[in-house]
Amino acid sequence: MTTIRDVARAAGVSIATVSRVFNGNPRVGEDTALRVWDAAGELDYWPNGAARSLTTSRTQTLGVLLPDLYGDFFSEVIRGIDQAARRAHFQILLSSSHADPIEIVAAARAMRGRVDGLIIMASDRGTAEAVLGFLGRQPLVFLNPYLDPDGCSAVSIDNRAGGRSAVEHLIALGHRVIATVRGPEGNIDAEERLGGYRDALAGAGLSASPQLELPGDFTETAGFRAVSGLLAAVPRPTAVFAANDAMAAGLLGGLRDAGVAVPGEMAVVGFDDIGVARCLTPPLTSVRVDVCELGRRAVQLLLETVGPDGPAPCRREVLPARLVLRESCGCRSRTELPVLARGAGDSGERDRI
Amino acid sequence: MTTIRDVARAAGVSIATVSRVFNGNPRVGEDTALRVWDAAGELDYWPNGAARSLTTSRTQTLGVLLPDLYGDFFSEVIRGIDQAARRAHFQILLSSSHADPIEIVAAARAMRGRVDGLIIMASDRGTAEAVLGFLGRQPLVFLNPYLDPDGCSAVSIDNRAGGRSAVEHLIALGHRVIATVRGPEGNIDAEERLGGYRDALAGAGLSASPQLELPGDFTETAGFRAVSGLLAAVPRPTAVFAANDAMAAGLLGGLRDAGVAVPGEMAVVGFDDIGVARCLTPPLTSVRVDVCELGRRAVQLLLETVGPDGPAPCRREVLPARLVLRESCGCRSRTELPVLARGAGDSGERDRI
DNA sequence: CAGCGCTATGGAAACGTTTTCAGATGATTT
DNA sequence: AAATCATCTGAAAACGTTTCCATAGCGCTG
Repeated sequence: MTTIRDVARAAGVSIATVSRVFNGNPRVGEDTALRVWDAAGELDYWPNGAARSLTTSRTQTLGVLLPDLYGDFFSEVIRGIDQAARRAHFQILLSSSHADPIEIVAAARAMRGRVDGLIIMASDRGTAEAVLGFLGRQPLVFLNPYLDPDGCSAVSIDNRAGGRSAVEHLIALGHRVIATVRGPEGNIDAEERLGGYRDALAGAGLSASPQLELPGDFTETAGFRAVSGLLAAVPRPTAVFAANDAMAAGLLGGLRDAGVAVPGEMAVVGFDDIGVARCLTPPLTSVRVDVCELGRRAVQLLLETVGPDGPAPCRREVLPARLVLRESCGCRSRTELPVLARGAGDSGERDRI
Repeated sequence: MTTIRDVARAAGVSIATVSRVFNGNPRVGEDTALRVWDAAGELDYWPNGAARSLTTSRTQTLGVLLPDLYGDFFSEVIRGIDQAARRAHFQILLSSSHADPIEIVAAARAMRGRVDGLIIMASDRGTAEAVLGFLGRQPLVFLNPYLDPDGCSAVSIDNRAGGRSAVEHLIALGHRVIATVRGPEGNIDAEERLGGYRDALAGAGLSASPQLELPGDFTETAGFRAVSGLLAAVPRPTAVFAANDAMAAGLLGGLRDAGVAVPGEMAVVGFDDIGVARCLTPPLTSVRVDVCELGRRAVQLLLETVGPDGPAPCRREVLPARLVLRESCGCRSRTELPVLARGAGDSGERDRI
């Protein structure tokens, strides 16, 4: 690997000058700079990142710790993070599959000296606090923490309000027995969405019941499996709120196989508004969340505290979740819709606005 | 930030000893090691990664360059990469949205000194070769290159065979006019799948036609939009092969809205076999690809060349693509299937085996 | 022409590690 | 008691940069 010294020798200058050229320092003669660029090009030289960050103690890199990488949700978060990061000329050091605080802390340690700050998604309750105890000193931003952590920024999704609005909509449509398919035990998003479901029921004076809260794990299969429990409940529910769209899709598949009409016999609402939601039969009513934006905001917050202006005060942001109405909830019958607009034209974007 | 010197002072030893302790060097007295661990714990010390890689010239990090991060495909690739990497105690430095070779090379340069090797996904034809010209010296693995690049490993998906098997199946079912919805212009996967489509037609003595090759860009919306072209073609096709499942889902949605029965009036086959494929109506026949494995293999190949055994000879791997039959192609009618097995039980996994 | 300020450049000291080499200590052998 | 040896530890030299400080050259001003 060629070093700055090789380039200096080839260009007949000192290493200080080469360094200046590569850092855009204007106090270098034009012809000298040209000679340096030539030599560097010839030797295929580029400054060594590790050495550079050792002296400057800046890395142009953000560490990202996620509990998992499976599914649309994480992929969108990363996409948002990457977008915002590359705009600021930062790179991303990624590590996932961190179940508990101990693993997170270990991974964060391993990143020491390689990152300027950390974005940590703590999907289980209490994780953020535990992690913060160990990692308190460095700049970090939490994604979707259970509570507002002290002394650091966080950005989260208003899962609770989203869940509530979905179920309130079902109630407004006249449903009185409404089931839900839960997310994984201990998962914050899942618990918050469940909380929104319960809030809505309570708000309407409807009673919650364990047999209406079916277990799930955010996979399509869980949705499929939930159908039997759904149909076995007494009294039988007329609507169901799935904690995410993958499970809602599973529900639709399972209900179709079981011969239950949607929304006629069973209204279905999901959460996330994934791309294929409008391609399902019937098109899935879902709670839209801009997950990509979640990632972008996290980066933004982190860069604020990392930035040259010194650490900004920590902030807390909450992203809204909005109900997107389609046919699976029963509030719009398909025939009411202008057929042409849903055809091959721009209908695809219509409910995306 | 506390350094090795602080720990050495606190523990009353030299920095060499502290370094030995943290690297598991056995030639350190037990009580000394204990004192060092204590001091390190007290001061919350962990070795600085940048400094470490500067001396050892190893980073325990793999660079990953992708053209994009949108959709199931990339998210699965990254998941596979992350899985294999963390098993080998490597981290991932990620950078995406690289449209052309120039950007890729720039991003790769910026990673110099921070990674031990690179995994590059060059989704456009010719990109791999162009990149290789600039980055030839360092260890790298290509994902899905257009041609086998010289002098480096690559792993790819057998898109062509997958596309061919899908269309051959439709032909075997008696279809004679078969359309396709293409992926993005210039995209390798898209072109290969299209190639498979044409191979199958040619193999059966059927003629290809531009009006049967509808444009698309791998999004659901593209599938929706393709419906009008599909129905306008003369003679009207009785089957369509979509270059990915997102577009196939869009097709199903659009065909449903247009009142065209699937598979009765129009058989549909997709590619990727995403999770919701079996939740669509009708369940989507698709070509299964283990994208996660693609990522895992790439890491494996890269670690072979990076590893302590010195650079292994470069290898080329091709992952198979297998047709998964469901109802949208018309070869299985829903009523023929055992209803119970497709109910709430294990049916979800049935066609996943 | 002395003195001054400005610009372009070089020398050298950091940055925080790992690792080689040598030395100290104490135990064992002759 | 001297010699050998094994074990543990420390001093110091890398690794490839950035950046502070010094200085050489040069055109002005007075």
